[in-house]
Amino acid sequence: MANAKKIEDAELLQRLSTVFKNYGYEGASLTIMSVATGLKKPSLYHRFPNGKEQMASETLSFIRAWLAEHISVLLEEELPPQKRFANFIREMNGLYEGGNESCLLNMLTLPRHNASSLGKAISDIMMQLIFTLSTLAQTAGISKEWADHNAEQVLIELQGALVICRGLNNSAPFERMLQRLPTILFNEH
Amino acid sequence: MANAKKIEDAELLQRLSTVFKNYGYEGASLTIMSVATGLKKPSLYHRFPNGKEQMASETLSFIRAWLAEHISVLLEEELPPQKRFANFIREMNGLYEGGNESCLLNMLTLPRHNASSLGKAISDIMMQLIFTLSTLAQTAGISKEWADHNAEQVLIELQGALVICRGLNNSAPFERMLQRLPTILFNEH
DNA sequence: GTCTATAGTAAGATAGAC
DNA sequence: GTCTATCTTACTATAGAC
Repeated sequence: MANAKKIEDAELLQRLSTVFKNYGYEGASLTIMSVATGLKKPSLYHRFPNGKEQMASETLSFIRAWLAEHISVLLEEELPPQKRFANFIREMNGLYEGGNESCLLNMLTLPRHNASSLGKAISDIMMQLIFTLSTLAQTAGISKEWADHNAEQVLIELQGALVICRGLNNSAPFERMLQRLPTILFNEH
Repeated sequence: MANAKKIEDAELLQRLSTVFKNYGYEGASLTIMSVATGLKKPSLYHRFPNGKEQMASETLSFIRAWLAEHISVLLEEELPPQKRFANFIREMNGLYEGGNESCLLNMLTLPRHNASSLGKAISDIMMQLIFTLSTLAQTAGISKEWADHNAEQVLIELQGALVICRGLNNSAPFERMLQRLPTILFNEH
């Protein structure tokens, strides 16, 4: 006790996540992150000794944990697959604030062939999402081939809609995309 | 005559385009652009007096002109709509090198609510693409409502697939996406 | 754990010669 | 039109006090 109050890790990473989503890796300066978190730069280095790269890395881990808690659990619920996917869509709508927020997995991308640990984390999260969605589709009776294909398409639509919404400064494409997602995941032609 | 050779504008913008696609706006430093173009920084400022923002702006104009020449012309050809869309897909496959290149419209995005001229240019290009694709779909007999919806979805799939391919460091999702594009554009349920 | 103060570096941008 | 050399600023990062 006695010393200055420690900001909760979750709150800290939540705020860093917002900065990275809005500014990207290169655009997220320590000054911006200092303002966003209320911590001065030396305090940020106290929490993240390896600096900016560690801030990004831990932010990605934070998001991965959030997804594991809110998304992967969908597989275990005692609900019909279509209901579970409706819950997934609701979670995505909240995570991206109805299309008004960008995705970390896109904004934290570094130049190609940059063998940073961030790249592997991003790739891992994407593969985990595809695996989860494919499993859900297979639970609904979709063949493995189609389930894999459809799960990939769901992720593509999510990411693409966020790019378009940011470009057009209009969240309507995201809302329309969410509408058609169930048809996409459970499609078998 | 006599003075040092001037690099062609098209070649210059082509190389800047590659840098912006790979590094994004913030990540594209003048040093990187100097190396990529073979021009020292003062020479870049001679061509672009307003600096980096003008480089990005003119690069977007360059891409817009390229699209107008290679894409919008698809509307005028004397070919059945499906053939024209196949040509569009071929052009997109080349533009993004089979899924191995990112899209300028995504990589040049600045923080939200940044009222730069770049934002309007990106928005204009996206709307032009949607308009062109919707017109093509309507030529094939699709209703205006569905044509608009499908055109937007085509753009979403293109952008989303590029994000996923970069994240997974694998171009296969882009190839699969191109396969299903015709079904998407000419779909009326 | 957080801070003030500061180092060291790389960024965007210019002056002026050729 | 391009260059060498330089300016100013902003960035990432640290030292050391509280």
